[in-house]
Amino acid sequence: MNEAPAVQRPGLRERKKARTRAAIREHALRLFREQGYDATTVDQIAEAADVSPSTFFRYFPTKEDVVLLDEFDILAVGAFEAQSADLSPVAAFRAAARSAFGSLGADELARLRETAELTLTVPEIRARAMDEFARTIGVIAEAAARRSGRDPNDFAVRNVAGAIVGVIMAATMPWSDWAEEAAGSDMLDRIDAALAHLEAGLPL
Amino acid sequence: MNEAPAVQRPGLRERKKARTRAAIREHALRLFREQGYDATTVDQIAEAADVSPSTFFRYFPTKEDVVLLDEFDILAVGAFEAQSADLSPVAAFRAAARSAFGSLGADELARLRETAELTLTVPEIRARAMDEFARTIGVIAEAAARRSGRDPNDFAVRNVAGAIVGVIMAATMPWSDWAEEAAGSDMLDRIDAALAHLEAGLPL
DNA sequence: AGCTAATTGACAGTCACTGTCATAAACGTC
DNA sequence: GACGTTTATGACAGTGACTGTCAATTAGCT
Repeated sequence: MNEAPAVQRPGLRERKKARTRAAIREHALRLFREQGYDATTVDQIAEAADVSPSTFFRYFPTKEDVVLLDEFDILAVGAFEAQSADLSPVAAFRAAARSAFGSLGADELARLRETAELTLTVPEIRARAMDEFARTIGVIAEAAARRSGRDPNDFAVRNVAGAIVGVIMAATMPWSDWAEEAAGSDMLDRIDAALAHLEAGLPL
Repeated sequence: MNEAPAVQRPGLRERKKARTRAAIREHALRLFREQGYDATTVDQIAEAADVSPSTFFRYFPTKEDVVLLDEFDILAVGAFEAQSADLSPVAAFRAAARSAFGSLGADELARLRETAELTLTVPEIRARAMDEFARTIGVIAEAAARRSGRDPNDFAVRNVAGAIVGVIMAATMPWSDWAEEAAGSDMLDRIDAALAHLEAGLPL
């Protein structure tokens, strides 16, 4: 499937694909913003993006996946493994998160916030995002295992990863009246504070 | 599985309702076991339980909700608040979980395991369960706040709750080759070990 | 027995999602 | 430029979860 093309080729086909994908996502997010998630049908998105409904599902397996395109954990994991080995896993992850967030451009940050908003708001997407969180535990555990030279299936390693994801969940989830307060403070700052708190041993 | 049996009124109507509900859930779980979750349609469940498909949705808003009937966290929260106040939140929750699990009968434990199995196996249900986990964070946070006399919206309180849920997730989620090993060891023991590890400060 | 409110079933409809098949565009090759 | 191959696409039909409405039955109360 690869190898054949020259080392560097934008590829006309892939450029069209990327453009189609971007168009679908863009119009979808716009429609979600304008009419709400549930009120927007896949057919509407397809029509707005000027593709057939079939094509929509070729680019995104489900309607929710238009929103759930994190790719961010990969970024974080890379930074995670780059941290010095004498840091505790939680401290290393915290530093990695700061670094990864810092490397994002303003537009990427904006999109991240918009998708995060939808992720936390729409129950359907939120549920799926949790599943992604579970997957993220595995990714973090693997990285932590590589960093410490332990087995990726080691119970303690997975437990640390679970705790990390857990406090991130707690820091990003909207709560009753907390929601407005959360909108004020910065999500990334809250994540950092949560990791710091975990790092300190969760003192009350 | 005793509702409010004889406060003053069993209520013939409510007894029928409870029986219908139980019949639907029972047949649904059996069919899931026999044919798998996806291969089982709501119509099949309805027919097996001898009700109309409409009635199914009157008892369970979604197909997934047949499985997702935890009610357990309520039990745990009760035990949680009963723990002595000098224990750390994590230690108190751990003791509460042990106590709550211990109070379950053999049949309740069996159903708990069966639903847990489905919850961890079927992606659709697993995602929803994660949403339940998020809700559980809130419940635990409220209980912890009451126990320590703090604000339920306190950041640290919520963070502790998040960490607890996180390690429970890590301990119960099936991973690649871990799955078989997990099937061997006891889920409740793993949860207890995870809480102990968190209580000890997540040493690697 | 008679009245009221709840429970139910039948029915039609929406929408996410899947599969198949034919067309057309893009790629590599001569 | 003509050729086969691969790939993206659209039209279409179908499944199944879920929603709404309406009429018939049934429990509950007087």
